[in-house]
Amino acid sequence: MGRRSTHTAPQLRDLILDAARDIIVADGLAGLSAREIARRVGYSPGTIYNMFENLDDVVLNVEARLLDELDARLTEDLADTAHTANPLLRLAHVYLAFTHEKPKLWNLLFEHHLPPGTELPGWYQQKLEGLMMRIETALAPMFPAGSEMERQRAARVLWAGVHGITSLSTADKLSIVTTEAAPRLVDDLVTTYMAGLVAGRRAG
Amino acid sequence: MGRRSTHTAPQLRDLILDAARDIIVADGLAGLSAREIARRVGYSPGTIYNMFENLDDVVLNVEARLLDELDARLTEDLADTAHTANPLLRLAHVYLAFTHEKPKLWNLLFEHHLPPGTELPGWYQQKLEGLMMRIETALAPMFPAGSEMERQRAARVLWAGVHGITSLSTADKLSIVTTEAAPRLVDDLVTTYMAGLVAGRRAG
DNA sequence: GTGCCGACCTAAACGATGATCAATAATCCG
DNA sequence: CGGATTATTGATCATCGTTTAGGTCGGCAC
Repeated sequence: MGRRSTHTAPQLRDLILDAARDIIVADGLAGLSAREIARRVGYSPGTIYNMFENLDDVVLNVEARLLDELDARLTEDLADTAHTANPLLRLAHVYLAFTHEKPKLWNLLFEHHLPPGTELPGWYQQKLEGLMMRIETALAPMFPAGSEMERQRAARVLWAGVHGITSLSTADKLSIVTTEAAPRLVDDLVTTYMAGLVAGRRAG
Repeated sequence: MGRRSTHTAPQLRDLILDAARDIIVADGLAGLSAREIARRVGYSPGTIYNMFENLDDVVLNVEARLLDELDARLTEDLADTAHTANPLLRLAHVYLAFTHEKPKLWNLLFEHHLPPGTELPGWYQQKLEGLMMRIETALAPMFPAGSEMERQRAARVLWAGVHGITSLSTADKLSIVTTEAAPRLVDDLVTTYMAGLVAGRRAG
């Protein structure tokens, strides 16, 4: 069959990514297959390999969109002028809420591994760093100038900690850490850790 | 072909689990297949389905052994009388060291998901609870009687936090959180969080 | 308007996977 | 020793990711 030109190449890319996203939202990474994507977009499996290098490439692009979506959500929330609460807590809760909207989609970020030997693309790492920066700036008031190392470390600890809680709660792999308990755990982590930072400052 | 009786059923189960473990250590969950296990143990793929319900069942049993192994390591370390340091820090570091010995094997615990609708077996959840209990008892001196809820929550926060750090560092999915930085982050998390607990106590 | 070319798209194919099951052969037991 | 039992297998089915030859359509040159 020859060209259809019912869709331009970028449109087709978007269609494929939309379909992949839908499948993962519903059935997780396990439910994703080139043939199922093709079925949904009404093209043959081969066409997907015309637009993307392979399935990993498709998945990586779905992940990229997801990270952008989270980033947009965070900016949106921070623009809200009515943020009287601790900005760090706010950040953590928006993050948590986002991850629980589509748990299987969010899990994708951590259950998908590239074949050994291949590195994450640079643009991917940069997206992650951008999110880290948000935490670092929210932490800025708590650190004196010159202690950038400590602030960076604190940001990473908090990011990893919140990730750990969400990861375990969405995977059901920590008994009693149910979805409803997760927000409370995140609260506990952030407030207690921050209290520890302040206490450590006093102690020198 | 008829029975061979070169191995008893339990022996064969162990052989299969050993082979599966070896494959995952080397190539991760992605490298595991019934046929590859069969190749290594010198039986046909069908035999695996004679001893186990399916591949998920095999994986679940590999996970069980791994949890037992960690538990044994922790007991072994706690029995060491020369533990002058904070027991919680000790716990965290033994855990961290264990997870980094065979990163792909450890990742198995979190990248392996049962098909939707199926629950984790009860004995699996109990193993997890047993590990949680270790943290809770290590936390006991820091909590007054009657605050079991708070202590339980703190234990879960710490467990999830340490898991988050190890998970992100072994998956390379957090820029700059390299393997070598992980112990420092775990230190930071545990000590700062504990400082926060003490400070919170004083503040009421 | 016509002809050709190149880009698009597909069908078919390959090797692999998880899982099932009838057939078979070795062991066990009477 | 012989019949029943049971472990083991090989063939089979549906599915997967990926590659590729080849057909067909859109668009450009004339």
